[in-house]
Amino acid sequence: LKNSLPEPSLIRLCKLYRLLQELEQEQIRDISSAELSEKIGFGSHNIRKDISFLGEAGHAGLRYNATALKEHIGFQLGLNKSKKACIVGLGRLGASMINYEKFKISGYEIVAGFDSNINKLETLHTNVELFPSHQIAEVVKRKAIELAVLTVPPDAVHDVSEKLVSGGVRGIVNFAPVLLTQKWPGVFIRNIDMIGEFDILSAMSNYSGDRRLHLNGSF
Amino acid sequence: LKNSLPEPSLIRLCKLYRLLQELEQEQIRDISSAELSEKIGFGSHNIRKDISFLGEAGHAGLRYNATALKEHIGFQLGLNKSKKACIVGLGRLGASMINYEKFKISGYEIVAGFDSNINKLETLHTNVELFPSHQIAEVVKRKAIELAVLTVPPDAVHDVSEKLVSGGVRGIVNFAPVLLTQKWPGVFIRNIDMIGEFDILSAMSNYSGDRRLHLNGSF
DNA sequence: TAGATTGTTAATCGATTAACAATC
DNA sequence: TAGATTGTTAATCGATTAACAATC
Repeated sequence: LKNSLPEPSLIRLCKLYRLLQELEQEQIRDISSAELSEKIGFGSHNIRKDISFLGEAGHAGLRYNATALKEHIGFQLGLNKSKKACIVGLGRLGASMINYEKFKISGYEIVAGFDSNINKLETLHTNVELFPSHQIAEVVKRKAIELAVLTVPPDAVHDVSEKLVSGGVRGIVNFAPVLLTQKWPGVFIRNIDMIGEFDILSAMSNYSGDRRLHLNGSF
Repeated sequence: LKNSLPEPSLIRLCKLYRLLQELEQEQIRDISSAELSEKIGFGSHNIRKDISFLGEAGHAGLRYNATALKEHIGFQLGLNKSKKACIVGLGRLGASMINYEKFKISGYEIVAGFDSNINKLETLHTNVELFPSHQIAEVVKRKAIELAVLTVPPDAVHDVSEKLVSGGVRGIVNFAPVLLTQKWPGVFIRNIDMIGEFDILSAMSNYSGDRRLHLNGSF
């Protein structure tokens, strides 16, 4: 790798990877950056630039081979390797995720669910192994779990995150309605907030209605 | 408003608004940009700059009044007005959202749920009014619904979005595992994708492990 | 070959950071 | 007043877009 990879490029490349996976299933063999642009919504310049951060993936003058490009991106970003994940907090949202089939076929295997309420562990219908929350660190370490989804109440976020990190987790998707701002070396966080998404949509709508917002391609 | 508002600033201001709301509940009266910076994780320069896009909110030399600043941002971004929303697709994920209490106290009222399966409409336990999906456009218009959450299967996304837009919706949060790339004038879209979040975390972890990623403050 | 398309360099554009004058 | 802090201008930094040489 010659250069470092900007975060926006990394995110676009992840999306491109999944698009190529779909195209592969549709038996599409080769595709140009212009055609990819049309399907994914960012410019063909942008796509070629992003791809080139990972080194040459095609041959100048030829179109991309869909499978080869997918494999190339997947290998460079580590998306080709299957990873283990867990769900922490088995309320309605957590329970709706623990049996979500798409994880497995996308290379993410949910191997554990946690809740502090023993009752929930006994009543929840799932094939995933369930544990009380005080075992998080131990189980994460033993099963080599790399990723976690947080669907706990706001006041549990801090404590649960510490346990996950001490168990060796590498990434957390936080769905709890509180920003997880704490940082640990080598641990990445994505905060997803429903209210926040509504806020952003409201603000954009409010601004655009007034023609005051400088709209760009990303939304 | 003198200038247009960059999208990153808009998003940060939304988060700042919710932080200030919390601080208000903790009886905090005044706060400096440096203190806000510590709590929210972006630089104090950045915070003052973002705020100044909305016009003066405090007085030079004095700290911000938490309540006044919250009201100011809320008014400018339209976050002070309560808005109506709906949930489309009442599978496990949709069902987990329809009774989520935090929406109401944050100014978003869920006034309708939709599903194409009549059975689901009859068996789901909720106080929210439920309708079959073919009534989306009519109900959205009649109830003046501005926002929608999409928790339908991938192949229903396109059709359902058209109905929502024709009913007059202004924003869509798409949780379906497919990118909603179509654009309509004055309608804003936020795509949330669990697999995508895992992909981003995996890629970041993969890169940072190699010290190849240029890390910046945003994660 | 001629037309098409990639990979990459250069130019533009925009956002963040730094610095500081104005203010209390 | 002196110290602190905002609002804003200027400087830096980084990402996107444009252009094109290299290649098939």
